[in-house]
Amino acid sequence: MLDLRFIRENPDLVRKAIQDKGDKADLDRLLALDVTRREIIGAVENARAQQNKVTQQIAEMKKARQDATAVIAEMRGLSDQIRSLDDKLKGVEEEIYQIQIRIPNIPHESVPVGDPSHNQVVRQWGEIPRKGFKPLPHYDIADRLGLVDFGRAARMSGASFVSYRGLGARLERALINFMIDLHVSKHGYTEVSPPFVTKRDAMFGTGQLPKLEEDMYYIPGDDLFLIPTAEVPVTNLHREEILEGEELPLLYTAYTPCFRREAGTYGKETRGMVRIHQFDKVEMVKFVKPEGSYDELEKLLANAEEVLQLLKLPYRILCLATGDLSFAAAKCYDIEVWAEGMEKWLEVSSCSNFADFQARRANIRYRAFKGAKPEYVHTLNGSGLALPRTVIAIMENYQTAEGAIIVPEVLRPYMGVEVIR
RNA sequence: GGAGAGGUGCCGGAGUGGCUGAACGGGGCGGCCUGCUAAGCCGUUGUAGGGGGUAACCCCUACCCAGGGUUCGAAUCCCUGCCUCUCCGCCA
Repeated sequence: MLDLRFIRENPDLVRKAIQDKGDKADLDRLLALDVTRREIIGAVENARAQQNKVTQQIAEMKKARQDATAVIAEMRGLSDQIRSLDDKLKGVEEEIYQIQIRIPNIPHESVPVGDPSHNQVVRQWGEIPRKGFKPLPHYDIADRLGLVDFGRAARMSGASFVSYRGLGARLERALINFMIDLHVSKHGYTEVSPPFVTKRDAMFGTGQLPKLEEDMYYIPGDDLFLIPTAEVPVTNLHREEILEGEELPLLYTAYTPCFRREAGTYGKETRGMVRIHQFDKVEMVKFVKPEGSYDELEKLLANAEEVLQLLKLPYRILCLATGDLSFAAAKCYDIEVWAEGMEKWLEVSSCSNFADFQARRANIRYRAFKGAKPEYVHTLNGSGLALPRTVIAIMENYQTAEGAIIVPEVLRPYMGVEVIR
């Protein structure tokens, strides 16, 4: 969320951001309402000042045992007037708020402007393997080796759910442990294991609500949402808090399942497990001081890249254009891994800097030094990594002509085997 | 799920309708003093919104978990929600 005063003082900047992101928040309406708002505030506060003065008089009259009924009767009119002004103000502020919370974050100046075709490939790592045979897509390999059960999962939960099995399940677990261990012991993150459901407030804080309500699983009886990413519970760890400057940056990593309804995406990549309703992910979340947040983004990206480097999976980095940036992000890099069987780049990570956008929504602040005025922190997060597509890449890139899968070296201690056959 | 208690400033903790933006204590900050010294004394110490001033700053309004209500007037009374604690039940 952007600050109202900032919007008022930088309307052109905000308008450009809305345009560049392909959003359609009604900025002009907001600016007009803002003027009205301040007019009403002037009136209502004058009336209140008057009311306070007379109230004081009544108290004094009562103390002096004087009759105050006439004054009290007069005050009734003023009280009604205040009430009606208040109602009007509330209406205006509510409308302002509804627009304000739908205004997207402003892209950083380094972000390419335009639709997704303007996404920039920043770099590529690793060689795309050229096998001497026709590589199979992961669903065929997984099916043949009994690693993933598509049919039974669909029977109990519906389409686009999967159930891992045997060494498939083990591979999933191995990857989670490998990633968390890496981020904790080498990159300095603290492991957390947060709730997998959260309240509306938390979803609002990270920007999932109000725009993405349709994309989330919802539990009406308890007004809870299943998390679509660990970003939500982990970022909300510090909601409504004032952190100390010296404890920043705070780095967290968490494994959670992620639940996404993927409403409206049926027909897209439905085969296999490129897009499923429940998937595992290891996430990294940072709370940092504003001045260093873009450096922190580069480090975050490097931390995610290292997972793929250690797994020896080729990937490329995209700097997303404004039109592809999410609502809350100021800048975002996507990491896409090469999947040899599908012959496709698959997104396995998004590393974003949200600047103070989430912090303002979730009210996460810090004091630069003792006694300093609290300021909003900057929040960042990135997948490190999403599991199913990483699994896909391993299955497809490490497959042999005989239909087996070589286990990447770094995973062997976690897997206990060198080859899945 | 049932029964009860409670949510006040940086912290502890008063306050049951007007004199309370909030006693008292602690902490922080500033100053003073000082051979009883990890002591004493004095002062100060929230946030947001609106308006005014070149500015240091000043004025007004709001905020005692949140949202409603009663009232001329609410931290104080009523309702709802959220959260915490205790006991019982159930349970991985």
